[in-house]
This record gives sequence, structure tokens and C-alpha cells, in this order.
Amino acid sequence: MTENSAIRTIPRKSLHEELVDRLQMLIITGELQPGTKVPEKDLCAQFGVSRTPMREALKVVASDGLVRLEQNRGAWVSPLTISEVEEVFPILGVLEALSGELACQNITDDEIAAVRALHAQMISSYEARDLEAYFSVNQKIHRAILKAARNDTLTASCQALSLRMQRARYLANMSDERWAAAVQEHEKIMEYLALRDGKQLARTLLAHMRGKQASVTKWLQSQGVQA
Amino acid sequence: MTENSAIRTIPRKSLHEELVDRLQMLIITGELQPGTKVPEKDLCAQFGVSRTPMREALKVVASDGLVRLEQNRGAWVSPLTISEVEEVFPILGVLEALSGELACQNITDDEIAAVRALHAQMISSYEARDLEAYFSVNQKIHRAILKAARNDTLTASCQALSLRMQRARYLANMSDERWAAAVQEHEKIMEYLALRDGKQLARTLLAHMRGKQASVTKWLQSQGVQA
DNA sequence: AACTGTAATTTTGAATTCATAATTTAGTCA
DNA sequence: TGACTAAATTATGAATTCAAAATTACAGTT
Repeated sequence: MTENSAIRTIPRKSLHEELVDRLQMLIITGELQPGTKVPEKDLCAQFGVSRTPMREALKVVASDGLVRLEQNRGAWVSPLTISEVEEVFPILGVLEALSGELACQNITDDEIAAVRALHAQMISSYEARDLEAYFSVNQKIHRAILKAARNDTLTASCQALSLRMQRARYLANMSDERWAAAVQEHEKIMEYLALRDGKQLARTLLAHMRGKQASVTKWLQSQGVQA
Repeated sequence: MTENSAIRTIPRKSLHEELVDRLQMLIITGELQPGTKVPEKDLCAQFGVSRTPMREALKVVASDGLVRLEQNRGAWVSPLTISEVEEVFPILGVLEALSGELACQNITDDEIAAVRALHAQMISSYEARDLEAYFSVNQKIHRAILKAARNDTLTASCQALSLRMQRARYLANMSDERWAAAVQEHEKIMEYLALRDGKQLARTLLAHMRGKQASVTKWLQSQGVQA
């Protein structure tokens, strides 16, 4: 593979850190299906590493909730259930609301300008109905707000929980209605952020998250996913 | 016939799980001082295990933020800084507020009675000025509310963040004023919970957390802990 | 065929071993 | 003495090995 040169130039992560990221990716993208068993041997073969760093990585991914480890029985990809979605989204809601409030207290004019640029990009992606690009820019906006909140712990918490929901978001096709509504919500988010109106931004972000939750839940139900 | 009855009812944790708990304890109680290096060898000797499970445990504890791992340089106990306190408490605030709201929606009469009993115990501990007992019952109350919120993810998130603050709470002696105020706040918490007034309970829990943060921050500053 | 108990295989848990990076120590020279 | 370099030591990263548990395969009985 060509990644050898890249790994040499960049201060390389430890093997186990790299594996944590890769495993998360495999699960988020659905390459590792929810509910399936993941034998260590197979994973090791796939990445060409020994079991030691793989097991370390699995422990970490398990503590984030993406896999379940059972004593002497190995690792299973956590099933994505409706009840999990109903647990995680409300938490993400209050965390993002907090991030909005904090961001309004701390964000610079330059950062607002940067978010505005991302926002414009997002609108373009919406108008082109490019879901992939939309998701990508959308994430960047939320991450920019988190960064402006100046709270690394909050960022870490949000990202950990977002990871668990991301595979739902990847899979769930938004309805046209929902997509339009989401864009509308983002207009308000942009507006309140520019005004540095923390209270309103928090309310809007919370509502935004509720909308996402409803959308995802509806889709999971339509897929016959159990509670 | 194998002994599948009473003896097996205690499912022993895996070594690495046990180690995660022990490490967290060592750090919370201050036996492992913030900022100090923790050589794997020493830890392994202390617990009589090999490096493999210890390293797995360290990775997990690091992902929770209690230790920092540096590439090829080992593990350090995360320093407890004022800025960390200022990051974590606001998050705990909104999470506990959420737990209060959810608890009001789901708690049973029996559970309210149980919390009331704990509350009475806590008041006794306060009147006896038994800080140790007070802390213990206090935690039980917060945990009972979390349980009533019926959201395991929320419980896990709160506990992970609480862990990081616990060593501060252990060390920080509350002022008499603060202690009295905290008890007053708990009276309100009890009241709103019994009334199942989610909005008010959330507000009170948030304020309660703000009070804790101020108390801890003040103490850290008095100890000359840097930002 | 279904069930039960047992042996073989596979998989995981943990210790050991080997490789490599970081740190310490020793020593040289200005 | 002090600063710099190089060897020695130590600690960590990762692979391998050994042990124990779980799963599977299979034979015998009903």
C-alpha cells in the first residue's frame, strides 16, 4: 500500500490509536454490521497486526460503546437500537446546546466568518442535493462551534456520542421535508451565532437535535429495527 | 454435573476490568498523585499482573481522561487543573439537569420514597458533620435520580465525568457556608423531585453544580493549583 | 431423530519474549 | 568545571507463546 510513505512523514500514531480509528470507521460505515461477532483473528488478519494492539484497541472502542466485549467470548458490534438513539440524542442535544452558549461567549469575528463560509458551502451542497458533501460540511460546522466553545472535554464527549449516532445518520436517508427543515434550522443557527445570542442558539441546537432524532427514529422504525 | 449454582453467581471480572477499577480508585483517592509518572513495571508489581492486561487497562483509563499516555514515554496521572474543573462541571451541570427532567417523567412513587429516605440520611450526616457519610449518601441520591432517568448512556457519561471531579471533591473541604447551601439546594431538589417538576428540578440541579464548581475552584486556588 | 456427554478444535486471556525508542550514565575534550 | 557525544541501561511497543475457556464435532444411547 502507498500509505507507508505517509506514515513515515507524519509523526505516526501508535498502532493501537490507529486501530481505534479504523475500527470506529468500520463500524460507522457499516462494514462491520451491528450485532455481528468480530473475531480478533479476522481483524488482525485484515490489518496485518498482532493481537496485542488489536485487543488494546477493542477495549477502548468497547468503553465508547461501539462494541460489546463478553468474558471469554469475544467482541460483538453493538446493535443499533431505537432505544439507544432515544438515549443518546437527548444527551447530544443538551451538550450541543451548551456548546452553543459557550461558543457565543468566546467566538471571534474571524471564526464566525469561517462558519459563515461553511454554512454557504452547506447550502450549495443542499441545493445540489449532494448528501455526502452536505453531511461532511454539516459536521464541520458543528465542530467549528464546538471549537469556539473552548472546552476540549465537551468536544470529546460530543464526538464520542456522535460516533455512535453516525452510523444511523449514514444509513438513514433524510426525507426531503426533513432535509429542508434541517437547512432552515441551520439558517437560524447561523443567525444566532452571528448575533452571539447564546440562549437562542442553545434552544435552536436542541430543537435541531430533536429533529434529527425524530428523523433517525422514523427511519429505523421503517426498517423494522427493534426498540 | 458442574457447580453452576451458588459459586458461579459471582462472575469474576476480567483482569483488565478489575485493573481499570483499581487504577481509577488509586487516582481518585490521590494515592497516585496528579502529574506523576506511572511506570507500567511498578503498577504490574503492585498488582502482581503482567504488563499485557495492565496496558489494556491504562488505555481505557486514558480514554476516560484520568491518565495521559505519551508515545513511547509512558503514562502520567492527569494533573487536576482549575481549567479542567471549569470544563467538566458545566457539562455535568447540563447532564444532571437532563437527568432531573427525565427522572421526573419516569420516577415511581416507591423510588421517590427511597430518595426521600436517602435525603433524610444525608441531613443526619450533615447535622453530625460527618463529611465522609455525607458524601457517600449524596452520591447515592444523585445516582438514584440518574437511575430514575432510565438512560444508561446518560448514567455512564455522568459517572465518567464525575470520576474526574471526584478527586477534587475528596480533597476539597467544603466551607461551612457552602455545606449549608448545598443542603438547602438538596431540600429543593427533593421537593421538586417529589412534585415531579422537571423544569424546576433541572434548574436546581444546574445551580447545585455551579455551587460545587465554585467551591472546588476556590479551594484549588487556595492550594495554589494553577489554571 | 433427538438428546447427552465427551473429545477435538477454536478462540480468548494473560505471560513472556523480542524490538525499538527514550533516558541515563560515562567519558571525552575544550 | 561544563558541555557535548556515545555507550549502556531502562521503559515502552508489539509479536509470540502458553494456558484456559468456549465452541464445535461426534459418538453412543434412547
